[in-house]
Amino acid sequence: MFISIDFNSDEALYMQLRNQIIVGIATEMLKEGETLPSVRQLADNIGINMHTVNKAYSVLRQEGFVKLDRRKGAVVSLDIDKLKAIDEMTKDMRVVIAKAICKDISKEEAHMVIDSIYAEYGID
Amino acid sequence: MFISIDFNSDEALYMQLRNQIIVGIATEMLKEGETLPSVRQLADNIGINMHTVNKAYSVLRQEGFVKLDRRKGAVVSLDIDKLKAIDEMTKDMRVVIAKAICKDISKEEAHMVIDSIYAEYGID
DNA sequence: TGATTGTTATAGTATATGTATAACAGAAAG
DNA sequence: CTTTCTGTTATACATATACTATAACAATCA
Repeated sequence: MFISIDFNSDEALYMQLRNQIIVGIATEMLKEGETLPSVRQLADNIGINMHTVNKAYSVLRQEGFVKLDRRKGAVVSLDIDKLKAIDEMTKDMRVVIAKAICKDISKEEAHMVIDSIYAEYGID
Repeated sequence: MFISIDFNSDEALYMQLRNQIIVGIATEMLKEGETLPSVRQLADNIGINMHTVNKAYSVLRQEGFVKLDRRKGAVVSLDIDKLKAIDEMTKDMRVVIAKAICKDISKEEAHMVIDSIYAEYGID
């Protein structure tokens, strides 16, 4: 697996998990229709509790990244509502951009940051 | 004051405070050299505890937005290290962009989101 | 002197996080 | 049918974080 958990991080374990799975989907290491490890399996693999993995999966389902199936487990399934996604992205970025402006980062420089991250994920 | 706290939010009070002050600086409602209300005064004004405001101020100082002076109080004072700021911005945006890619948001659309937020803050 | 500043200390409550067990219903495979 | 695997749910406990409540301190300034 591509998951690596930092137990010393101040970020909650289930959020680290959720974030890395989202990055996994973005980079196409995880593709639509693919099945994630079962909560017990992944928990055992990482060395954390089942419920922590379950919470990450629940969040991912609620955010429209996976569907949970009692027989198959967690399946990557993207629920795409673009207007909603853009609205959410705007909310997520407001404080980040405010910080940037305080630190004298121009709109053009912000664009460059965006581009570099898209490039990290293999998009140019 | 321009501060409005949502007690039903899942976001910590001191983080709401910290975020709104950063936005205040970005929009130039708060300018370099200006003094923020004292921790007791602002706490009283909002209806929260002194320590909560103090924590917000401490975070803002640690992040280089204000300096704390025993006589004057908290003074807006931007410590600008652009390389560090860009690095931090990149970190803040990684998961946001991963989410965006999953939701089929293109680089160009991300640029537009950036631009709209800069516009919100009066920059075009 | 008296009021105000940030700072520090202590203590209590509430919530969030993570763990530990356990059990359940549905589905798949033997 | 039995076994084994899913996600799901329930309970309980420990720990950390967030927030509040008082209180006191040194430094500053009117």
